[in-house]
Parts: sequence; C-alpha cells; structure tokens
Amino acid sequence: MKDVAARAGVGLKTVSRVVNGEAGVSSDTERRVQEAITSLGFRRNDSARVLRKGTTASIGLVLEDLADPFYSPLSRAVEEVARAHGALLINGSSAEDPEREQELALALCARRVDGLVIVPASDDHRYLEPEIAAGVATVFVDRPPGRIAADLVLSENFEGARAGVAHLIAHGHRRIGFIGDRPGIHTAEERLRGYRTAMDQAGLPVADSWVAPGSTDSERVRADAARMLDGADGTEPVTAFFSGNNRVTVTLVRVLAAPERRDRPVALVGFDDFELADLLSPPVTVVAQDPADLGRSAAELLFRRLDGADDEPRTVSRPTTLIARGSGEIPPHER
Amino acid sequence: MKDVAARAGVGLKTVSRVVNGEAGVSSDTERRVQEAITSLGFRRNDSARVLRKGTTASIGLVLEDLADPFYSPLSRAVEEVARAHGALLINGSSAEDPEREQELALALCARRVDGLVIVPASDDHRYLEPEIAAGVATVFVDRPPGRIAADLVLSENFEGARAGVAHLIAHGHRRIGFIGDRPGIHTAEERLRGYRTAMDQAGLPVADSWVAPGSTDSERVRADAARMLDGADGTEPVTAFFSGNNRVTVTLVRVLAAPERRDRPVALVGFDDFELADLLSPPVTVVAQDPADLGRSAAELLFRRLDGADDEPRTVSRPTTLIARGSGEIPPHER
DNA sequence: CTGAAAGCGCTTACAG
DNA sequence: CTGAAAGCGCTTACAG
Repeated sequence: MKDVAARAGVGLKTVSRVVNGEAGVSSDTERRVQEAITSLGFRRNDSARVLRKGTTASIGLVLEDLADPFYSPLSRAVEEVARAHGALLINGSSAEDPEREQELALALCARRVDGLVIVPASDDHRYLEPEIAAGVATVFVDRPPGRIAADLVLSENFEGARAGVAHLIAHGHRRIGFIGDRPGIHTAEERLRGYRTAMDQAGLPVADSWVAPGSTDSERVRADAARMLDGADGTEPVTAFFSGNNRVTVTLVRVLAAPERRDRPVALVGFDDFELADLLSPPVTVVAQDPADLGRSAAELLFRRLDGADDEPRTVSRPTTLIARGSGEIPPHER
Repeated sequence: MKDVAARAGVGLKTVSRVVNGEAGVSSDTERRVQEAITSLGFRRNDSARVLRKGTTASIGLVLEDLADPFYSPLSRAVEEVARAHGALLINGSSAEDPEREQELALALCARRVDGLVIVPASDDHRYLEPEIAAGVATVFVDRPPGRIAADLVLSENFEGARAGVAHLIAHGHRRIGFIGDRPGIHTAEERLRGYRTAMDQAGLPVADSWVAPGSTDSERVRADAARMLDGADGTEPVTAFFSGNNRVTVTLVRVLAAPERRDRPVALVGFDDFELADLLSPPVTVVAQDPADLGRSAAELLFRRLDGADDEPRTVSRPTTLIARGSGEIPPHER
C-alpha cells in the first residue's frame, strides 16, 4: 500500500479510500491510484485489515464429517447464508471426537472468526465461555450444547422417531428392533426415547435385545441386526427395524437385501432421508429431516447475533416428515 | 498479551515464548504467565501473528458444490491433509460460475491463505498470476487450469470413458447414447472424446442425436434420454447409455426404472461411482473415480510446494476402475 | 533466562 | 478533497 501511495504520489489514506471505495477522492486522483494498483499487482492484505477492524467477515463451522451426505448439504447451506452476508466459511470435521472439536473450535476462535456454528461432538462446552464472553457469536445445530446456554437449531428427533415406530406398529408389528447411534449423542437418545414411547403407547413390551445403540460402523450394525433377526437370547426374531440414522439405514438395507434374508421380508423405517431411497426394492420409508434447512436456520440465527441481537438464547425446532415408500409398510412375516 | 505480561510481571516477549512453547523460560516464570493467561482468558490473536509472520497456516479450496457427493469426499480429504500439516481449510462453492470462482479465489488470496486448491469453473486463470507470483501455491484438481501453468491432478477421463463404452460394445450394443455435462467443462469433453474413440475403434457410426452434452439438470437429462429412447429424428432408438457423471447417472436410473420403460431393458454405464449403486435393480455398472484420492493427491502437491519445491508444474493422473455390476451387461433389446 | 524497540499492513481519528 | 500520526496484537532481531 505504501508502494502504491508512493507510485501514485498520494498519501496512504487516499489509497485506503480508493481500495475501499470510500467517497471523497477526486476522479483524477482515483485514476492515478487505480493505475498504481494494477501496475503493482496490489491486493489489500485482509489480515492487517482484520487486526485493525476487529472483525474478519468469516465464520467457522465444526461438524462431524464434511463428507457425510447428511452434513454436506448443511454445510453448503451455511456457506450460502454466509456468502449473502459477505462472509467466508472455514470448516472442519470433528470426526465425532470431543477433543478434536475443541481443538478446531478454539483454532477458529484464534483466527477471530466472527461466529461459530457447531454440531457438537462434546457434551461440555464450557471451554467456549471465554470466547463467547469475548464476543464470538455461537450457534449449535443438530445437537444441543453441553453445560452452556446458546442458540440452538434442532430437528424434532423424539417426535419423528415416535411417529416412525408408531407407523410400523400400525402396520401390525409388535417386535421391532432399534439400531441407533451411540448413547451420549443427543439425537440418538431422543430417537431411542421416541421408539420406547411409541412401543409403550401401544402397550408393547421391549426386549433388551431389541435395542442396540452403538457406532454406525457397518460391522457393528450387521452383527446387531443378525442377532435380532435370528432371535438370539431366547427372544423371538424382530419383524421390523427402526434405524436411528442415515448410515445405519444404508447398512440395514444391505443386510435385508442379502439373498438368504429375502424369503422373510422385514419392515424398515429409517431416520433421515437419502438419495435413491425411492429406487431401492423395496423403496425405503423414512423419517426425513431437512439438513439444508437446519444449516440455513442456524446460520440465520448466527447473523442475527452478529447484527446485534442480544436477547436470550433461543431454540428453534424443525419438524420431520414421514415418507412412506414401501419398506415401512411390509406386514410382519413370522418364520 | 500486554495485560498478561503486566499481570505476570514479565515482558511481552516472555509471554510470546510461553504461548508458543519456545524454550528459554524458567519454569517458575512460565507458571506465573500460564496463570495470568488462564485468569484473563487470553487467547493469542492469530491475525496479528499472521500479519507479522506472513504465513497463515490455512489453505483455500474452491469447488463446484460442497454438497455434491463427488466433491464432499474430495473436500474432506483435503481437510485431512491440511490438518496433518497444521493448517485450516477455508472453502467455497463456485456453483460452476466462473465469476464466482474468481471472486472466491481472490477473497481467499486477500486473506493470505498459504495455498489454493481449485476445481475450476473458469477457463481463464490469468487473474491468479499476480497471486501466484506473490507466492500463493496453487494446485488444480479434476480439471486443468486455463491459460496458466500449475500443478494438476486429473482422473483418466478419456481412458475411463473409452473403456466404459467399449464394455457396452463388447456386450453387443451398436447404438449407444452419450449424455454428459456441458461442453467447455474439461472432464465432459474428455469423456465425450472417450465415447467417440470407442465407437470409432469398433467401427460404429455415431448419430448426432445420440450425443447430448448439457447441464446436469434432471429435466434436461430426462428430455434427451426420452428422445434417444423413442428414436426421434428418424434414427433408431439407442439400446444403451453411457452417462458422463454422477448426477446424470442418477437421473438416468430414474428414467429407466419407470414402469413404461421396464419392458425394454436398456443398458447403462455411468462415469463416477455412487452410494447404493450396487443395490439398485439392476445394479449400476460404473467407471469409478476416487474423489478422496484426488483431493489427497492435490493437497499433497500443494504442501510439497509450500515446503519449498519449485520445480516445473507437474500433472498427476489417477486411473479409473470399471466396476461391472449388471446394468452395463444387459444385452441389446430391440423393439 | 529475559526484555525494549521496531515493524508487519492496514484503519481510525483528526487536522488541514 | 487530502494526509500525517497513532495503534490494532503480535514476532523479529537484538542486547543484556
């Protein structure tokens, strides 16, 4: 900038005015400065600008996995809102590891992002208290924060799961297996609670062996599914599954499509919609969330804070939709 | 930092040493500084650090769409390599718009990212010349840069497409439709060239109406597919499709699965693998690329430059794999 | 082992 | 319409 000023024969401030499109520069001076800028290949250094202004026009997003088909539209939606507000998006994957979440979130704060959207992997976010006090706007999405209060966008996990399981019950199922995500993950617990409530409201008992929370690793899911289908532990085999998420559903579809399982069709309702679900045979009935909508809502809450809103933290709840396609309407087949 | 120094009764430089874990601080002093840091809730301001050091430990990634299932694993792979090198990832979607690509890339340069990975939407990257001259390492992936030389990672688009079409020919097809991405996109052109070469090598003529490059919009693809299937323009209907990418393949699967099309099965080979392709009926034969591998390779080339390599720009070529699953092995059905 | 001074490249507040 | 000085929060180069 100094070089530009020297070359154009003007002061630093005048260059700054031209670069930022401020008023109060004669058109002649402006032309000289522009010329100097292009011939020197000058580009404003935003780091210096940030240091002086205190605002970075960038926001951070921490989620589980950028490549997960549930999270990637969420991320894209956050990006679009950020773009509309002139901000860039820095994002990172926590890989469901609380330490990595913290490391990422704090690294983003050290870069002085204006705000943070977090899909938490951790259940204790007190580490963010100094950052929030220092003015970093923070919004949680998909799962609530732990031990701090903050804006939050959530799907109706409990109600969605309850409705999905009630749908299976309405189609005659009495022995329904639940394969979900790890306990400790809020969505997993809410969906499990929805399952138990639906069973309870229908007066159906739940055998311990029908409930299998755990990792979404396909080997784990296959093992638990096989156990429930073959009626281990002396209980009767399940005639239907309710799947706690996207990743689990895909594995269950594979399990149920295996040739040796085809003679006894098993019903399936999955939480989360996914591409091509309608083209599988049978097409998969799901409780759909709208990940882009979750991302958009969270980003809008964030920019509301950045625009100065300082009322109490609010929680936004987004409904789910049961989409009946076939797999959830299969009647119970006994062996 | 000044406050911390005052509180601990030490100089600024000593605080800097503690914050950066440099040697040469007595353990007693270090403890006092650490205490001051935690009680003040101090966190180093990386913007200031960047300004002084000239390096940001962040890299930028510009691609078409963060939510596209082809690009999201690529993005995640870049993130992992960046993380291994202690860098954060800032990314943005160009939405296949050259202006938006330029705007994003230059915004990232203004933030002084150390390097840039770009999936180009534009065919002229001379706008990056001043940035590259100023030291921003730049690597292109999936498509080559326009009018500048730079490191590049590419799939074997031509050879993959040629092999995919040859596979259909080997299964008896003589009238094969090609539905691809827009002309001007390098991958689209290479794959079309592969199609033409395979047809040519087999001595098969190509009717104009069998070649339909264009947007991946599903309405466009449906219309072109219907035209080829119904044999408009006085030509015979095609008995097989070669699809130029992921998005097109998914639409074609839907077209071919329609009840009114089922009596005359049409073969399909798609470029790009996708989740659940093996569970569709028929399972979809694809020419698979490895997007995570592309991302990883590009990021590794980038960090190689950042570590000081200044040899000639290099091009890395990654092979594709033909995965025969069923849809590509359907024999020709005449009406 | 420790610290004072200068400077990274901008913007702010002010004066002319 | 224009510019000189101070300062944002760090690190570098140097001295003790």
